[in-house]
Amino acid sequence: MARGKVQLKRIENSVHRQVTFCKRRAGLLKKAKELSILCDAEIGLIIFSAHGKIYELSTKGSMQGLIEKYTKSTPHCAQIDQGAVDTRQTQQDPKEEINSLKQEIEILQKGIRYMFGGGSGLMTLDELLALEKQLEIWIYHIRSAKMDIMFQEIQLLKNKEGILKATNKHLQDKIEENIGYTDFGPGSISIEYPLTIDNDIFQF
Amino acid sequence: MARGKVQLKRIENSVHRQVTFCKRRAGLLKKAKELSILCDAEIGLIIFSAHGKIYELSTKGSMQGLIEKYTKSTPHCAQIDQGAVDTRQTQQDPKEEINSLKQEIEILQKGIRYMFGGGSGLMTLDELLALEKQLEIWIYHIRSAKMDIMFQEIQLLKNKEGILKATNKHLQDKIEENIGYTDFGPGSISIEYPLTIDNDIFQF
DNA sequence: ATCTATTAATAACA
DNA sequence: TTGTTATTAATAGAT
Repeated sequence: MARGKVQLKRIENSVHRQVTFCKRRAGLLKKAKELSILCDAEIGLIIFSAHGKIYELSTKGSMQGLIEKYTKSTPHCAQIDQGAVDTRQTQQDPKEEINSLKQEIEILQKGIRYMFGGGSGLMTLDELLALEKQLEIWIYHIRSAKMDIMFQEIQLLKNKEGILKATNKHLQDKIEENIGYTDFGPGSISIEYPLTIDNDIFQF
Repeated sequence: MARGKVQLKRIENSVHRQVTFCKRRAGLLKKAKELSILCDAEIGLIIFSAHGKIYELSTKGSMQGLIEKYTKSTPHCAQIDQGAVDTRQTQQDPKEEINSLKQEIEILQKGIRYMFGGGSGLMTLDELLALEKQLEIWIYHIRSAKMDIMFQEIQLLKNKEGILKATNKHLQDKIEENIGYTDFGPGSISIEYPLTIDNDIFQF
């Protein structure tokens, strides 16, 4: 794609080959990242240079996780739905963050294996302690998320209650007005206030 | 690269996203092949679509071979025992079991994504409840595994204690014997019993 | 799928 | 390796 068409065969000039490898490798990694972001795909890319040097990319989790997913999916074709995107921007300190995430993932993966394997003595005491801690943090987050959702629902109900109360008031006023005009006499069709459902159980 | 610049973020329109995925996937695979041929590199590329469908390419040999080469070359990764997954026998109804396992996995995956995504409202209340329950079961297993390990250690220590006590007794007997022969007189080099480390803190 | 106006990638060169 | 530039290749939007 530049000053001259390219033949689809090994570049014999080693300098040209090295330069092209460098540039196209960068291009390929970029394209893979773009595809992952644009289309919400999970991609793993491993490149061994002719001299054995490794270049890799794995969008979303670690390469290990992706490989596991791949090896699991390939023999049985058990497809697992991957809906949501990783919403972090992950650009604080790439290397450090990647390492800590890999560690975190590894503990969780080992934990999952442990669980699914029926707990057959695969983990050390330290690893179990780390996993337990991680899970407690996790449960804490889940509980606070649950609270958030419930609180939102309560707010919604309270709003509804307010609207219903106002509506009732309005209707009652109208009825009273009608009573005034038609002179049915007081109390004949009066409606008890309030008509709203009592949801005090949600009050904190 | 065409009628309009593209923003580097998830394409929200699902039709556009699907079309773009199709086209760019083809482009990426082509580029990977070209790089491999032009520069004599070995490349593995795995693409999971958002819906879990797999597309792959491996130049030179199988993907399995490439993955093995990769895992061997990467010192970071503690290799994962592929054999130990799900040792439950429970061959009641394969299809049903597979489905329930898939569901379980899906909740866990969603949970992991939820955690790693910072808890940005991706799960429903029901899903959070299910995940919480799962995690509690998990923690329960971990705690009992911890207890098992600690108990084993205690047994080990007790055994050691027994051996040490016996050894001490034996040594003391010998010394007393020597005293009898050499007639140093009683108590001159007597050794206090016991010499073992007290580990009563481990007694239940 | 196919077409085509544009953008993006990159081969050659420095 | 990195940067520049002339070209080719990829592809977004339309059909």
